[in-house]
Amino acid sequence: MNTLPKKYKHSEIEEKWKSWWEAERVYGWDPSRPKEETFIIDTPPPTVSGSLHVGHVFSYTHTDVIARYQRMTGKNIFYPMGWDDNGLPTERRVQNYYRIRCNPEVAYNPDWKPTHDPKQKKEIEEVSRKNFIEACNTLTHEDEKAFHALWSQLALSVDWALEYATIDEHCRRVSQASFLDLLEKGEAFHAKSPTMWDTDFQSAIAQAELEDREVAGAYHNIRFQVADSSEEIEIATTRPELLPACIAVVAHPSDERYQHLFGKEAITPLFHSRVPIRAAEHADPEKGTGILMVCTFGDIMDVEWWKQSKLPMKQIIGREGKLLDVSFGTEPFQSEKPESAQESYRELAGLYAKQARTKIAELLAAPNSAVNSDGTALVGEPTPTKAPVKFFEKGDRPVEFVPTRQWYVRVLPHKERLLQLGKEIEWHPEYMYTRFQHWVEGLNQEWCYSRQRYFGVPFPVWYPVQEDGETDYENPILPPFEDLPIDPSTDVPAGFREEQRGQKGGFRGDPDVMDTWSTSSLTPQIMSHWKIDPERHKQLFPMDLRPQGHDIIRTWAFTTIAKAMLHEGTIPWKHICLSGWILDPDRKKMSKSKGNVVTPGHLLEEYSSDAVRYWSARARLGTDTAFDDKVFAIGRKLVTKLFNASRFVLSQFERLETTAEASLGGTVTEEVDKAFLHKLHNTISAATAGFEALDYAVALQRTEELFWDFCDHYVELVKTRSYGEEQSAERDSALTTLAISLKSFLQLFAPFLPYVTEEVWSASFRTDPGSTGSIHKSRWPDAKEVATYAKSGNPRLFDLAKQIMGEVRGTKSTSQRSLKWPVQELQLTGDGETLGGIRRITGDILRASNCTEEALSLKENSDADGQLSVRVVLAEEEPTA
RNA sequence: GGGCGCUUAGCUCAGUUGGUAGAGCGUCAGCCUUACAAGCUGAAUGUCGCAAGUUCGAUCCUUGCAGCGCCCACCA
Repeated sequence: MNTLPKKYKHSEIEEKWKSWWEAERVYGWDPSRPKEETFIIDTPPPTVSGSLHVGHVFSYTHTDVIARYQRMTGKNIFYPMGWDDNGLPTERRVQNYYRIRCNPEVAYNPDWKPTHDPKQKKEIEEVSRKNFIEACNTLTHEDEKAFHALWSQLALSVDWALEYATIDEHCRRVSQASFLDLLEKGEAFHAKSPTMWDTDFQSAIAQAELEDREVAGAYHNIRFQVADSSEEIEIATTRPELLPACIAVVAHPSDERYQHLFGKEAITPLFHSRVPIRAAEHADPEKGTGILMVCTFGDIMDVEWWKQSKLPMKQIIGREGKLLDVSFGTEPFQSEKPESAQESYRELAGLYAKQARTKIAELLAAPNSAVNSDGTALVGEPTPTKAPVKFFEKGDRPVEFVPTRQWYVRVLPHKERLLQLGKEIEWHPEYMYTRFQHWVEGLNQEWCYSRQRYFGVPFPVWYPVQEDGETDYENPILPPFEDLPIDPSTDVPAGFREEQRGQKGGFRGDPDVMDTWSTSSLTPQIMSHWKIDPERHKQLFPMDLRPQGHDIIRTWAFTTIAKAMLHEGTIPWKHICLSGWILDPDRKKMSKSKGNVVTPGHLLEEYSSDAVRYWSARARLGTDTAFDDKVFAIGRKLVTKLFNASRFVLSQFERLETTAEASLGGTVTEEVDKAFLHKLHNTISAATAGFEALDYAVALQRTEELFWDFCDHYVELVKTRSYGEEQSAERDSALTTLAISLKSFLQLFAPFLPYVTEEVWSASFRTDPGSTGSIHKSRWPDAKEVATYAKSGNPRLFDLAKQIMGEVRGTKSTSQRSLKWPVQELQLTGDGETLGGIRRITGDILRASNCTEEALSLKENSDADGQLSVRVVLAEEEPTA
């Protein structure tokens, strides 16, 4: 048993216990214990290429606090850590960091090594896909080390033997197995159809990756001619550049203004295409002129309407977001005046959509641009407007709908079941379920599962190449499960040779990678070794707890629930808890792009890890928290106080050459002691109930409250008694209460303040039976056990003592006297019951007030109704030294 | 446009079967007290966002409104 140093130096102490915990494997998962005794956490794998900031510390601490509590209840904790390293954020970071680009056409160079020199702005280098992936691996490995160091410092009690990375071989295997399972079940399919497409990244994206942004645009009112008639219709659009892709004109079926036109045709200006005029439910008579053009494709409604209309598609926007070369007069670009149409289009071809918009506005504004050559096709000046436009959340230009071949996973047919399963999960806070519900109800597309990127999990699929050189998408070649993971761009399917790659009668690998959520959605299955180790899977799945941010309910929570449903028809975890965000002091969300990010390193150094954890744990689940230095200072103060109070308590035992542990078995005889232990019992019950409901914040609050009462009032009341030179029942009662209290407080604080509590524990209660010696493996305090000490205790007596002490101190303070100053007269007035209680605790009160027994008078007032009034008169004389 | 959440002391936040409004920080006034000056004691501070309703009684329940934040939605 070591003794505590005089001062608490957090950096030394953290260093000591951090390595001891790791060496002793205090947080190791024990695979031999059954599921019922295990608490299983689906840890969020942090995106390692993202910036490290206090938000990470915040939410991961919440999980750790819960894990530590569960561990102390005797549970076997399964608490892994993964790194989310695949996907676009990493690619982007690697491109900038090493100044490279992936070009799949370039050959692999085994001698190439990525270099980073921030001083030298070298030319952007094109490298092969394999080299690019190597560079991704190199950089993410560095990032992971930084995260690992932070997590250790923060004392996350993860089992580092359970570390994984979403791009590692095991994750690729599970990801690909998942895909093959979905394919077998008919839940995955591929289709060539208009897909939401980011023109910068040149990849398909999913509904979950969309965000709306307010963008300045302008309404252009354009005159169309009704075919075989002199009538004109005026159509408003913010995307005039899509005029050449116009396939129809529609108005609401009940719109009286256009009834007579349904069934007729309209002719577009500039391109002179005949397009049908039809009725469509989605046309809103209130908006614009009530009649609109359908183009392939302006928005999702265009896509929907096009699908059911069976009209031909006129694709003009290409993968790069530029207008393609098309020729008018040939299908589907039918035109009444092909030459004139082509002449107009020549001005637009090759331009980006936004440039084309400006250009076509000029063309439309030209004299004689109307179909009948009578004036301009553009009516008036374009009217500026601001409208929400869909963007890929990481992109810089609006998404376009581009027809491409993609893999999809079915979610739309399963909406009902998803909602049902969502309800089976306990959401903390509960109202977060509503967000999930709304997301599921609002789904309007299947999950687009493929991405045209490089650093990700490839599809485990090859296709036969037919004799005509075309790819046979309908008969994919699949690897057996045992071969996973595979990379179809380098691996060869059974029965083929590498030389047949891309050749007639040979094969071709699927070039795409999976959506990053395809892997992230499997974090429970990745850790349970689904399909690989059925025994282990049964032992770990479904899991107990998913912690995550509320901003990714529609992605991570949703896809994980969807996968558990599609694969095994079950929920993935029993509980999901959602942490809030960290806001900067101006209440803006902390994010890299806003430049208001605070990194955690200096906070840990300045205030200690325990203090930073304290700050995190004060915030309730789901609640956003403003970053506030002061709270760290409060945390540091609490740590110091806990340390000093512990030193005081332990010194009482050292003085008598005994130990706190030996005193636990003593007898509690004094009323003040019993009263305090009763309070302690209440606090333990409340903290336990809080933790059981995942409400760690209330556990901390209640513990902290009573701890300050302990220091300020209990210790001050019994100090003199515990200092007694002679052995006595009164003295031993105080010592036993101090021992029980210290032990309980250390344990109650242990989930929040793992370092300081371990330090004190090591000097006091380390031999607790059944523990490895770490407080974090000790048994959580048992409220019932504490209650046995305090059987007849009356907690009100403690409050009365507090009140009297407060009055005494108050009088001394306002008289500008020291707290040692003698009290000449102490008069207490109350009803019989109150005074009866006070009589049992006067000894401690008089000692702590420096008041003689003669100076005390008790006056009974039967009308006092439980109220106690206190009169204090101080001595004139200065206290003698 | 729809939904969810929030609004309590100067600041950050607690506050459930509806019953006299709480903590910490900050401010002010003091105090070396046999653990702690990185400490301790005390004091002051409120239209509980606004309005109506239910009730003997509303910070709490109901309705409406306002402000803030977030999520979602169909770009004419």
